Amino acid sequence: MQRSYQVIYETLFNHYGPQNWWPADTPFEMMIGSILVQNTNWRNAEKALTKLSPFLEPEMIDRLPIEELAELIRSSGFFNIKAKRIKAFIDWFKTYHYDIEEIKKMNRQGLRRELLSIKGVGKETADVMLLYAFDKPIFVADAYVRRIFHRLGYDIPTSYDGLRERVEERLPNDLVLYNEFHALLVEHAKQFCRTKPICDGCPLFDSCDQRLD
DNA sequence: ATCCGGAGTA
DNA sequence: TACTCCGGAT
Repeated sequence: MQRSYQVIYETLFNHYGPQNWWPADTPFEMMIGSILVQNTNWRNAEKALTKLSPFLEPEMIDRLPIEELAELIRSSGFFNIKAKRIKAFIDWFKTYHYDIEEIKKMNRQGLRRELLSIKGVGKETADVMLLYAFDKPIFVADAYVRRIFHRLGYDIPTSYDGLRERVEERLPNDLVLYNEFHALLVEHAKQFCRTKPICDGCPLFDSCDQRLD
């Protein structure tokens, strides 16, 4: 039986409580983190972020030789590619003089298009940046989210934007809501709805078709 | 030894 | 659609 997205949100919120993801530390750290976490879990990305922490200023990363950058972020995996991607992102950021407030003045669509033009920033990474660094309400429709909704029994669009728009059509356009909802879904995917799901004690058990693929 | 991980590009 | 990249967990 398919419940509304709103009910799923409320159930997760009641179980896990507010996640308070944003200003994790700084918007800049969030942007770098969104690249480091590609094809990895947050644990590995966080290790890289810790090693990188003495250099977590746009100017410092800009000056850092790409080989040194790659070595610092080794623990996140795919470090050569990610070093290149971080550099490409910094190059774009520099054209706005590293001024986040200035970038925030852009509308959601326009900023999304710009982010997508950066080599190494795809839809998911762009949306994480939009939501958690640039305060734009957007639903991040990543692999965790897709897995959870699929198992719940939702008939979901196959494309990334299809799923994103489907959810956005059914929820109020609210920054805090999208911020919390995605954080809750990630937490749920880590605690219960893993690759190999742990259905015992799952807060969504009653709303779930329990398809174990 | 194998598989997974909040993908991205051509 | 296929190809890519690499550390950590099991």
